[in-house]
Amino acid sequence: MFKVIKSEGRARRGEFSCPHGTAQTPVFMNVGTQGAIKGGVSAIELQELGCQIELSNTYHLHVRPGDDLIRRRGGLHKFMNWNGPMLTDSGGFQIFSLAELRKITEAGVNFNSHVDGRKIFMGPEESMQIQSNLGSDVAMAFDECIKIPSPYEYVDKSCDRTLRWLKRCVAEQNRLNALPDTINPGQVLFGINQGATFPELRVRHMKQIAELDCAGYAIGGLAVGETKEEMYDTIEVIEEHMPKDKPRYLMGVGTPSNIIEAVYRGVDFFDCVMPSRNGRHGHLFTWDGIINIINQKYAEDDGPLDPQCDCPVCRNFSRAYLRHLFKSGEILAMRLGVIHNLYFYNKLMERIRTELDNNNFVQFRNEFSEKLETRI
RNA sequence: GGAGGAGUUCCCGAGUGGCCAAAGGGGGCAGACUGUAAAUCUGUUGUCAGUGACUUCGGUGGUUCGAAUCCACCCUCCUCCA
Repeated sequence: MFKVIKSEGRARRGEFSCPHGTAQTPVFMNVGTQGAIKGGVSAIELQELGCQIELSNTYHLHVRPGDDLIRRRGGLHKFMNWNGPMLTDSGGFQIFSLAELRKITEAGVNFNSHVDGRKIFMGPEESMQIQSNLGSDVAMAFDECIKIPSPYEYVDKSCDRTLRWLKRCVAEQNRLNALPDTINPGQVLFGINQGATFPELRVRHMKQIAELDCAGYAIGGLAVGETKEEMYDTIEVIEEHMPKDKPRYLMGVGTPSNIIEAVYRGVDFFDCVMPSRNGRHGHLFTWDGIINIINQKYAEDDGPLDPQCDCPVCRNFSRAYLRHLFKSGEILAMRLGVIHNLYFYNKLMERIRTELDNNNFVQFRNEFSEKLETRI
């Protein structure tokens, strides 16, 4: 399933196998929440952008078009025509992001659908059933992504509830995988650590979920408002207690620099909406730093977006043209922005792997971690 | 020739005596975005200086303590009738 090929300090170079293929880690999972990369990029193009694992969302696909409908189409792989590894998020993040529209109980969460307001109940069992219907390779545990800051007492109780939910997820997935007509019986489960920025709660929770022997473990509830120092410190605290032979997934993170710093601290999997969302907004990542292509200074810049990038956008279009597309609100602007950013992220991960292979990652980190977040 | 209507800050457009440097859009400029309720959101947009001062609502004069707003004439545009 997962093996660490080599390591440099705490940073790990590994390989993750699942029913739909093998991914080299550290890996960035490209986010296609509703079975599509926002900005107009299809699964076919995702392959060309170097994507190894695609990520979709349980809650969104349950609301629309319905996971039962997708199951009848043969599962999400077939439906969206992505044949590689796929991870589905559980809906736990929506407890955080749709805070205005939901109520939590021990059984699960009542949402008012963000689409039409109708009542939707989702608990650990429902989340696993939906993810089973989608047929993803990795299902995420149904957790509560706790906002930061939150009172200690609340975080304490929430972590315990998330632990109980995880046990229910394990049981339900085992049951579903054993059914004769399950779409992807090889689906595995990743448990999710919570605890906000309280080290003792993080560690306690991590130890508890590690006992359940999940196929992988995620660090959730970060990059939700805390400082990056707090985030890095939290990762370091948890990392010691994460199983060495299981993949570690830092959920929802992050900037290129965040990723480098987290790999440095022993993380293997990432996902983030940043390359796609920011790409749609003209905020583009390059090997020299971040460009806001909408800025006037690029109006007559005939050079490529990133001279060091060989993506289709950088090979074919000028900064001046890209700026024009964004200023004009052309759909092509978003598409090209997203294509470049995803290519960049996937290339960044490839570079990180190469540096790890060559025992040169720490030097790479020292050179690029800050550079990649400067604005140019 | 007659009758009516209109000209507002980059654009469209509100405002009909003081609370107007002037609503609201658009455009411009900048910022934000981290398991996606986001092709979204925020700030700013006369000039100069930290309160404040100065110039501005087609033009010129006038009324008034005070005018984008009232009066006179002029210029331009639109509609209808001859």
